[in-house]
Amino acid sequence: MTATDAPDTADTPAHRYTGALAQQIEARWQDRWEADGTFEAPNPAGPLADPAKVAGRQPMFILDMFPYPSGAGLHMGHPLGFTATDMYARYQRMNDRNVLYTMGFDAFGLPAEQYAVQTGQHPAITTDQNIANIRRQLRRLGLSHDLRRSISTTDPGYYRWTQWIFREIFNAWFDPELKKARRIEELVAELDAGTRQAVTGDWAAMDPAARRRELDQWRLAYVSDAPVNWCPGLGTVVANEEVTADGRSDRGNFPVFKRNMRQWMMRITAYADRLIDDLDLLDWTDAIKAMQRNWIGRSEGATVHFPVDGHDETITVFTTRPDTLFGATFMVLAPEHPLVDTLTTAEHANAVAAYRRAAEAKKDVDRQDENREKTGVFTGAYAVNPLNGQQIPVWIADYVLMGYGYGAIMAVPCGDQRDFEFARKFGLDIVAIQEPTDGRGTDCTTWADAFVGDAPYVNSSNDSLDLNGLATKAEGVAATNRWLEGHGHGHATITYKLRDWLFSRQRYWGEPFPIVYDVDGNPHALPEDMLPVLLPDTDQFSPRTFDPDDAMSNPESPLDRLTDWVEVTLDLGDGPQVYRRDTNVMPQWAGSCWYELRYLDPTNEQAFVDPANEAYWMGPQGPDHSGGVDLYVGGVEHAVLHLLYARFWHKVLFDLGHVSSVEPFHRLFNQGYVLAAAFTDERGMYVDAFAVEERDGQYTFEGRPVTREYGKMGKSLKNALDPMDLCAEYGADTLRLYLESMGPLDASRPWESKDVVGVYRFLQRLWRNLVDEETGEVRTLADAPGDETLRVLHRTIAAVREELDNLRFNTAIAKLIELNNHLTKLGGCPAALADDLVKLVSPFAPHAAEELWGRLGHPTSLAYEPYPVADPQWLVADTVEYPVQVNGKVRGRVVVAADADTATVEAAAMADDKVQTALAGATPKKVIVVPGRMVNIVA
RNA sequence: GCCCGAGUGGCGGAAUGGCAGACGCAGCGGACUCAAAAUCCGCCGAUUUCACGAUCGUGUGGGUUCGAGUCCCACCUCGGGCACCA
Repeated sequence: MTATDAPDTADTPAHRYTGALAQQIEARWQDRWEADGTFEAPNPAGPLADPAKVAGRQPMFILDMFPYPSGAGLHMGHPLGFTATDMYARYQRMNDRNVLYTMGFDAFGLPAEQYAVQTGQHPAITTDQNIANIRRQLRRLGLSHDLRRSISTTDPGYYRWTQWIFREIFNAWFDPELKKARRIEELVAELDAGTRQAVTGDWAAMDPAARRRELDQWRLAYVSDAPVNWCPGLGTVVANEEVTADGRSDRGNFPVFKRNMRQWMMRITAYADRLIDDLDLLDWTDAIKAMQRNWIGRSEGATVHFPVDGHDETITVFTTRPDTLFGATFMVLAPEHPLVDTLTTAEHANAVAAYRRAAEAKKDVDRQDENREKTGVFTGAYAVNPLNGQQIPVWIADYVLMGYGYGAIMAVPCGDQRDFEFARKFGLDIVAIQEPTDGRGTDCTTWADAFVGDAPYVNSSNDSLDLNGLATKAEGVAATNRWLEGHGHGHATITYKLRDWLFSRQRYWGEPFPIVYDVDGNPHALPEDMLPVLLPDTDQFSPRTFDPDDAMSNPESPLDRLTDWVEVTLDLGDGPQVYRRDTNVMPQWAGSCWYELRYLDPTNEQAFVDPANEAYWMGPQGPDHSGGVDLYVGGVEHAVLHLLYARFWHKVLFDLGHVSSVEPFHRLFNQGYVLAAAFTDERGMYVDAFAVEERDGQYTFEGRPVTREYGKMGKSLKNALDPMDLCAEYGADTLRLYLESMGPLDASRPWESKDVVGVYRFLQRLWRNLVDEETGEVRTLADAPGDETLRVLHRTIAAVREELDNLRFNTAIAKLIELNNHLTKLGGCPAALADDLVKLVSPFAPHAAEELWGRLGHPTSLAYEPYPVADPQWLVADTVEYPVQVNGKVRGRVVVAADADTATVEAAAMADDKVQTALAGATPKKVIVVPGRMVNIVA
């Protein structure tokens, strides 16, 4: 199970393409590319501008999801995606595109901090070491990055702008009419003019402090005292997206508790509609779009107000089925609902209080346990169904969640399975308001479950609304919504599952907030010229962590302890004042929300990106084009977190006029995982996969039988191979070819070390077709290539272009192998083809190709040579062989001229002996000739 | 439960509705060699046949079509996402 035996033996010819030779060649070309700045892409403006080189070339921005610089270095999944983008980038350069291709580092985050806590080493030091190591590894893979454009999110020159963007978001509000972010000054102007109403009172009458608090209500980044996910085991709060379905942290798998705390939030919910609607502009897979839509969870329905008998309050609910309102026979509030205390009658107070205590004690985990028996208690109160005036009981139950809608529902047990179960359990009324289409009838006492779907309405009318006779949900909803609105009982509403983004973390290794608080506790954004707010130095990196189950603990940020840093005297326009700095840091997602923009202009000191550079690389390419990165490749695990957050930031920047693209990533391609065999012993523990022996299909480890499984290659399954080891053994070109030839890029594929030799042999044959293994001299065939060889060459050119255009590297490589196998049979490569052959191969195996290119007599790199173009005359053959089917089965073959007409082809087919035998004298009823393809005779 | 994907030789995988299995691995045979390795040439879905060939074959069952791995319907299995979201 090692990476295979050493391929070289003692009598290997001196100039054979071996792993050792590949190493030499690769090191030489990597040095040369770096020294020559071969892959530096010119900008139209700013420090990296080179307008002469920009002129006449179309830009193309190819992006990988940038890695976290782990101490373990790159794992095999990285080169899988990186090599694919590199092949594409090299191909597009040879198509005369100006290709922006580089790599940065998502270097803030927990692992570096945890490592620092363990070792006492400052995370900045380990981060820098890890980045240096990974840069070396990227170079070893032969990736054609523009090294000048590389960034790290931890670099103050980078996070200065992360803080700057936060400041922009803080100083913005969302205009619900224009559905876009605007500057806070514009809100002030509207409030001053009275064209917009304040939410906390009368703007004109407010003092400056009240006005400040009013504005803080509107900001896109705001401080909120609301239920958040508190994770004592991590010592920090985490975002909704970072909590798994069973109520634990996705990092560390610690319990997470809902707690009210003051935290920074980002108003991503304001963008819910645009984040859904603009998915239509993107070239992403339907799967990822579906995951984003799902996460945002837009659902259309109605808000309905239910008066409560004997109270002034009304219970407001959200429903997606207002058309079923006639069937609402009870109501359910979440146990935490604020009206519970008011509505509960004395008689039921004890039961309600006990139920609420029990619900509170339960973690989210328990409440979400599926198939759980419905529980709940009656409050004693009755609400009034606004449609028919009926009194319906009000219950509380934990199947209604406070965090969705209004935390209260109208229960329609005939049409909702959950309500049905609840009604059955507690003996509440179930009334049919539709005539079910499955023939079960309208006597609900006989029903086994709720009826959900389109069906004619029954029992659904009052003096002014009659649904009876309508047959579809759409009609029923529309009619009911009109009635609710007309009678003041409600209105059509859209709700979202998406919550605002919890943006602060109580950790050390992250971007400090560019925020200070005045003596009254009001937040102030620091002016631009005070950025960056440097992360203060300390040797205490660890937040206080707690017993993972201690829900009542409170977060303590490491920055809290740095009193000298926290307390500052600043002049923010009112003369020197004492302020307290915000001691939170941003989540790791912050740095990755905009890194693609910084690649465009990485050294710009005046702006996060020069608008001219942004428009050039990422601007919309047509009237309905979103703009954005031309190709973004990365794993599907970022489907909702990174991709949603980054889209949100980008849209804010767009609204504020900083970028011209509506979306950051126009085309997204999700790569698969590299899987590998893993082995477990009798206890189910993973054993070192490389020490497992196989005999006759049985696997043993240290003599004991083990079970073979498949899993993502990695440390935890003890089956990880280091890509650098593969480079050392075969060379980077072989590793690149192997990774991309295993299967389509979007599929996960099992690593099989024994298969690597296949592409290695291909490179050896390629080399041997051009270089004499004994002398090292170029060895080509002097004779002009024959027609068949030219056809093979041009068909290969056309096919490889087609495959590369569609990111099908595996089939492109197969075509190149076919071409090379053809040349091998010829005994070598005709001299006239040699240049094209090398250029064809160069995106895939760039080092070997550069070396061969040089040996063929070309002094300069082939990185910018034009990629071969197929000559159409060699794509058509003189004759075509038609398979001839009789009744759908191939019975014979005929060869006819390529330009033969249908009648000629048919005549040739009918004349064939085997066809005549198969027909056995029968007269054809019909003959189908597909030109250039085949003939089918129906007898 | 709902929403996405995917099921093809011993294995990884190819196939605009038109010759299923390209290419690679493994395996088998041959050439070269004293021999082996490497290299080169050939074979390589199953059943059957001395052979030519024949029959079957892309998860299962139906359907559309002159023709289906590909399109439609139902189902099974596996993978991923969401899940008491009103």
